[in-house]
Amino acid sequence: MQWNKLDQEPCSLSRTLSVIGDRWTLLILRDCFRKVRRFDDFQERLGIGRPVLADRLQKLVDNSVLLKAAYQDRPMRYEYRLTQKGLDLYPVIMSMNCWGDRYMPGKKGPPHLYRHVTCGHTFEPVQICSECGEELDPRGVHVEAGPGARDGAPMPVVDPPLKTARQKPKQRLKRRT
Amino acid sequence: MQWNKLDQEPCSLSRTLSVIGDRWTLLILRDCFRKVRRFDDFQERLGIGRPVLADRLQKLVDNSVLLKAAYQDRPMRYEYRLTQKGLDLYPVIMSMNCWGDRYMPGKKGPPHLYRHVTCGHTFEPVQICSECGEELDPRGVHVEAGPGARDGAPMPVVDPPLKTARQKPKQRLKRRT
DNA sequence: GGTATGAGTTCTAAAATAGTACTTGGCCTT
DNA sequence: AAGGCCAAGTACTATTTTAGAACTCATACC
Repeated sequence: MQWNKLDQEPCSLSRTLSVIGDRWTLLILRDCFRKVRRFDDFQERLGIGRPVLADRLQKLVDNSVLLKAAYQDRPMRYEYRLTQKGLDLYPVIMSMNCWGDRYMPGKKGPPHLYRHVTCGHTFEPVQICSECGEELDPRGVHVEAGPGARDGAPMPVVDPPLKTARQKPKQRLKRRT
Repeated sequence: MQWNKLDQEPCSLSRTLSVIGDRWTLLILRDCFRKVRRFDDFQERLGIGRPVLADRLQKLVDNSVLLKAAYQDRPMRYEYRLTQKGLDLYPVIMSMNCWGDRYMPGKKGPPHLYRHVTCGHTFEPVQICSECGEELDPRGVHVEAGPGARDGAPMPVVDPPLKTARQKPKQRLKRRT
């Protein structure tokens, strides 16, 4: 499978990755959330190559994650701003950040702290169930086929039979740990 | 900047991306959460090239996101399982999934539904503040330098002065159901 | 006129990926 | 014992993507 077919998969993760799943896009978006808006500011802060940056910004605009807004005429100049669609990527960025804080904090601790202005505390993001409010645990979630399961589907959808699950072990499992 | 220097940045998002930020890794992890464990199963379900798959699995093991566990001897064979560190990536995957469900659902709706076994409902993940429990909004979060801000830092840290003028804050938006 | 600015585009070399074929250890069948 | 099969990789080539520097373009400023 090639990268450019990813958005056709019947899987929302694949489709999301087709928009933000390349090497640089999430770093660009992180800077967007920190109010970076202009080409040269992105370029300088990220150390990204200019051609790649141009390409990524264009793709984000094509996908309505960013929009290009003029901030002056005369030399006509544009800046890039998050749309609502882009703002809705905040949980993605925050959950990645949180994981990095937990598992790769460096010697002295996490590089950033996040303060919730409303309540005044530094916090971590926590992911909960929209229905009952309980914190989500992967073991407590069951994946089911949704209405769009076969929209155009070249891919197995939900937990198809794997050899792993079916085969009776030829040899006894050897535990080592 | 090259990709392989990303883990040195004083930013948890960069560091996280140095582990899971390439083309395939998140798709591999998605399948891990669906109980895929063996090389050929990953390869077949993802359509990924075998050399790339081997490389990614190895890197995930090196980073302790997966571990390799023998499931038989005799022909010695191993499978790949999520560690706790890997399981803790669940919010990342779920928040991406949720965004894809919202913005790229296809004609008939989202490809998958997620049922919370504990409460019995299909749900969306919601991200809240660990301190006050309120849903997070990017505009209500302030980023500050943390204790590890300058651990080895070649990069500007928090909101350095930009030429772009600040915007006056606008109205808060309400969460859509 | 000469230089500076911001936002790109062009170009080449290096790196990563796609896709196929081959290898390896051990079992199973004939 | 020979040949085939299986799972898990490696080796190798062709294509695509990225890194990095240099160049363009429109206007402003001195």
